[in-house]
Amino acid sequence: MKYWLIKSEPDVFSIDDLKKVKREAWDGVRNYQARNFMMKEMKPGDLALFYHSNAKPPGVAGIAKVAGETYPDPTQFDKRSDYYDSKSKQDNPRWWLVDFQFVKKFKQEVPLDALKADNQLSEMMVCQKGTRLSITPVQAKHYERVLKLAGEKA
DNA sequence: GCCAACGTTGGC
DNA sequence: GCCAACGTTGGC
Repeated sequence: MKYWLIKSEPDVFSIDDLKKVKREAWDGVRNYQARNFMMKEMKPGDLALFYHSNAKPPGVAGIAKVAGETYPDPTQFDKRSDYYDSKSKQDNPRWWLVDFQFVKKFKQEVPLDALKADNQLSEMMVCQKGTRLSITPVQAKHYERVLKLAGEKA
């Protein structure tokens, strides 16, 4: 089993929204690296830290779980969607996604500051300067450390 | 295939 | 609102 960190802007879709809807298609990812993680490496049951970007403060807000297999992102074929991609073919879709399922919301969010300040997490990708990738792999030891900082049991 | 211009992300 | 980082696009 692998661990991940997924970013979302809470103004658009927050951990509370995920809690409400229980399960959500992670659509709109238009970055090849992030797509490749979903397409080739994520497996149902993998756990992800749910990170609030562009928030005050930004930080990890809870946990989500990969809820199913990879499938083509339907928004790429929807002309009215912001994520429409005219170059993607029905018989050879360019963009793929997975669904995420709500697992838990931290009682106490772990702000980016705290991640950066923790010497055990200095190698975590989200702590590195200039990491804009919306989906990143997370090492098990880092995942467990973040849970600990949140005051949660692993 | 190079690279300048441009767009987006996301912390601050 | 600013701007650094960096991915993408398109002219050549």
